Amino acid sequence: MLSQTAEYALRAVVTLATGRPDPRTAQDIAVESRVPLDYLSKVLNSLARAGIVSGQRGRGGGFQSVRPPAELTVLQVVNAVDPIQRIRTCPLGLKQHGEHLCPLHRKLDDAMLGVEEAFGATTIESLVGKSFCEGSRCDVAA
Amino acid sequence: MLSQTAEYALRAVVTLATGRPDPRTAQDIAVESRVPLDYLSKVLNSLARAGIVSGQRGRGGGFQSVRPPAELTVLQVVNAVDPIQRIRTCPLGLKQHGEHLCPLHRKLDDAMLGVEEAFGATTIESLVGKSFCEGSRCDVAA
DNA sequence: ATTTAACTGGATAAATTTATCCAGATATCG
DNA sequence: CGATATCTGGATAAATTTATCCAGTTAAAT
Repeated sequence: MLSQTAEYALRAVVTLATGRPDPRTAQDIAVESRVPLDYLSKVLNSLARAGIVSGQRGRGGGFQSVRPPAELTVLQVVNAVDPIQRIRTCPLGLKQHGEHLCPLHRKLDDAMLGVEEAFGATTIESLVGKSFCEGSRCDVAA
Repeated sequence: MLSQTAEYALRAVVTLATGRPDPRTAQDIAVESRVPLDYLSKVLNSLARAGIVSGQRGRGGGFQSVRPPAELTVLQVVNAVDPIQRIRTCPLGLKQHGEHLCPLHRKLDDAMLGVEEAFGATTIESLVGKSFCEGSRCDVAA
């Protein structure tokens, strides 16, 4: 339902919001969020281009969140790498007229809207506690 | 967000629920729902294996909905071809413990749950009026 | 029986997404 | 300045999804 890329982007952003605010290296983020490093690089790049994170090169460099986690939503992150696709026009080849969709696509778009709203209402800050199950019950018996 | 395959399956089922209950040929459904015929064949096949439609071969054959549209939901159709993926275990490689997800995945799964519920509550019957925008405002100026 | 209509399903190709490799640019440290 | 760490980004490969082709089977009509 959500692309792998979006999942990775969210993990990266949550990782950045967790712990120290120093620039974190892509390598570091990759390990903590269990994302293949080279792929993560691309994702971080997209996030940087979208103005969500900033990357600093050279020794001591890394990535930082541009805005505080309380001001960043899941929706913004997802949309930066793999936008939620609302259904705005009839997906059939038909010439359509504005916002009026048939019942099927109206329903499907309503579902998308629901997701969009849920994501828009969720800040990254609200996701930082025990970010990736470490220590929580999700990680017992490791 | 929803795969093309699921979209096609829904169009097919809605088409079947619309108009005459005679078996409708795949060709016929393909035209009406604007889905490439050969791909639609596969999709109808999946739906048949899932017990949602039944296909009859030979002259005069075609596809029929097995159950009445009032007893078939969007969720059932979607799950037949491309199941909604709930997040049941931590997507990171971590050994996890049962139903406890970290905040991020808890939120993401909540969104999936919302979609699942919305789809589960929507019958195909409720989607049949002016199924594909024909005649409705969605199709003006064609 | 023959013809014709229609589903079934295997093989394959095109497109997209995901993943990997690695050279180049840039910044810091000594 | 030289060495090292790190992001940037192009090229390419692997995997998955979507699409196409077409031969085979089944059933009805004549």
